[in-house]
Amino acid sequence: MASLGDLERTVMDVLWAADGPVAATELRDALADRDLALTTVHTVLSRLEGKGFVEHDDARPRRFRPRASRAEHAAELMHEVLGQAGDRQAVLARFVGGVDPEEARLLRQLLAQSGPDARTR
Amino acid sequence: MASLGDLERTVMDVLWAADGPVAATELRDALADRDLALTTVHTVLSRLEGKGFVEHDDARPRRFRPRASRAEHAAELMHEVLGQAGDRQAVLARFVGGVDPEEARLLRQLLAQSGPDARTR
DNA sequence: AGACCTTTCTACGAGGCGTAGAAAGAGTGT
DNA sequence: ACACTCTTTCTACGCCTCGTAGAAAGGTCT
Repeated sequence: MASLGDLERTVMDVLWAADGPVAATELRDALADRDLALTTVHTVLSRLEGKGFVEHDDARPRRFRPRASRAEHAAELMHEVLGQAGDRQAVLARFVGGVDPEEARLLRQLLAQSGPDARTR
Repeated sequence: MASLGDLERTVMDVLWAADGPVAATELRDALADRDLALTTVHTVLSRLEGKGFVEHDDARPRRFRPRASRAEHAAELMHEVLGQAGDRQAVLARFVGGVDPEEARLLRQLLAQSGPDARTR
C-alpha cells in the first residue's frame, strides 16, 4: 500500500474527521495553521486520488471524500504488516501481549461473536 | 517509527532470518542477486543503525544484528498503526473481521491465556 | 613493511513530497 | 455576450530519503 507524506496524512485526517464530502477551500481553511495556497491543497488531493485514497464528485466546486474510513484504512494496514511478516503467529502473540486489558476484553468479545468457535474443531 | 526502503528492508529480512550476528561480507553474499558493493552494504547498515534497527558488536570484522526480532517489529508497527488511528475500537473490530478462522482461533487462545478474563468484570 | 580486508566518509542521481505560480476552464452578474 | 472571479489543471522547483558506490582511512596477517 502506498504510504502518506506528512501533509497528505494531515489532509486525510481532515477528510476522515469530516462527516461528508469536503471542498478544497474548506480543506484549506481547516488547515489554516499551515497557511497553504489553494493550489497546494489541490495538488495534494490529486496525489491522494492517484494513490487511491480519495475520490471526488463532479459537482462544481469539487467535493472530496476518502475511499475508505480511517478505521478501514488502519485495519488494512495492520493486515498488511501482519501479512509480510513471516511468522504470523509470532506477530499476533506479541501484538496481543501488548494490548491493554480493556482492549483485550473487547477483542475477546469481537472474536466470540465473529466465530463463536469452530465446529471446525 | 522510521520506515524502511527497499534494500534496507531486504537487509533486515536477512538479519531477521539469520540465527546469529552477521558480517557485512555475509550480507553481501546473501544478497548476491543484487550484486552489491560491500560499501553499499555498509552504508545501508549504518543507516539502519541510525534508525535504531540494527546494532553491531566490536569484534573485528563487525557483526550486525537486529535490535528487535521480526515479530517484535511487526507487532510494534501494528500497535503504532492502531495508536494513531483515532477510534481504536473501530479499528480492532475491522481488523478482527478480517482475520482468517485459523488465526481467529489462535487469537482467542492467546487472549484467553493472557488475561483469562477479568474479575475486572 | 607490504599486501589485503574492513570501516568510514563523501557524493551523486532518482523519486517522493511540500509547495506554489501560471494557465486554462467555468459560473455569475450586468 | 462580456468581464470578473473562483476552481481546476499543468508545470516546476527545492529538499530529503534511499540505492549506489568510490576514495580514503584504519586494522590484520605474514
